[in-house]
Amino acid sequence: MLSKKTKYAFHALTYLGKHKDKGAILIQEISEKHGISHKFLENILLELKKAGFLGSKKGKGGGYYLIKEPTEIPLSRIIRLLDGPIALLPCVSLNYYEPCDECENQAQCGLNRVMIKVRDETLKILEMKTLKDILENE
Amino acid sequence: MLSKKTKYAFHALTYLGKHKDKGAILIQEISEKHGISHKFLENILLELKKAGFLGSKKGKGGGYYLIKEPTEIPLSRIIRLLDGPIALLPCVSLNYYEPCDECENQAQCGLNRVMIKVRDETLKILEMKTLKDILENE
DNA sequence: CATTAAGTCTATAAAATTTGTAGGTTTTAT
DNA sequence: ATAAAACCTACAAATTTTATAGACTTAATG
Repeated sequence: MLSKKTKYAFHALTYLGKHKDKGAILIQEISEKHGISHKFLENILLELKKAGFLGSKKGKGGGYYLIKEPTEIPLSRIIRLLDGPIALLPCVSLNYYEPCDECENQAQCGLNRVMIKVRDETLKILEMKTLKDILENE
Repeated sequence: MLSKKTKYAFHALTYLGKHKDKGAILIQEISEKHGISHKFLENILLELKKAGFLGSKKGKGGGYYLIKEPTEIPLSRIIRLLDGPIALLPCVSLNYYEPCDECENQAQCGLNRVMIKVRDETLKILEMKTLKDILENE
């Protein structure tokens, strides 16, 4: 399941995408519209900024805005940023790989192969679908 | 990510599948071979029993054993039993459906449709693959 | 029929993770 | 100079996951 953090991130991105023409948008505006705690959202937007999706302007009249085209923001990147691995097992994760501590031998772990399949099919979708698709569906 | 509970369940099922001919097998034997806390595994095996995958025998000489064919134990059922929903959003879960509290309107939630796709592709694999496939891979 | 070895059950504790908060700092428009 | 906004770090609260405790039931066996 996606964490609240990730869901909030999508809400914020969607909101910013919808109001792209309006320049910098206040954290407060987003947090109020979506019933998200201001401070919590602050952290999330900051992460999205550091990851290169958002720009910001400080001081009076400041706020956040998209600096990437919605088509250039695949869902997979947002999920990975806020939630971590997409794979169901660490030993199968592309971005957060770790050997499973339970299995002594990964090559002959029965789950491994199946979970690679699941990962690949999931990524096919989450890497192809972008913020643009979400915006269009709304 | 799958929880430890689910991973332990798969290890136990695999072990029981491998030693199907040996009759009832002690919790302790499984917990030792896989480095799982005895008591923790106990709870897991009990759940698997209540769900109809395992049988057990009490008292001296007792233990657990598979009562379903490995081909009749899809991975999806084990994951759902121990971990809960497979879907990435509650509003898209087949077995644990709940409306998302963040979205007022699910029909026009942009994520909804994508996550239905992810769910379906994931389930295609996890419902088709069974304990048998895991046993064969080991 | 007493003993011992096993699973059953319920409750609780510990650890880890996620979610949320506090409060000061920096930047900028006016 | 002031006020409004993002930035940053640390911490606190809540929730979930993982693990433990201990009493109860059942069955085999000498």
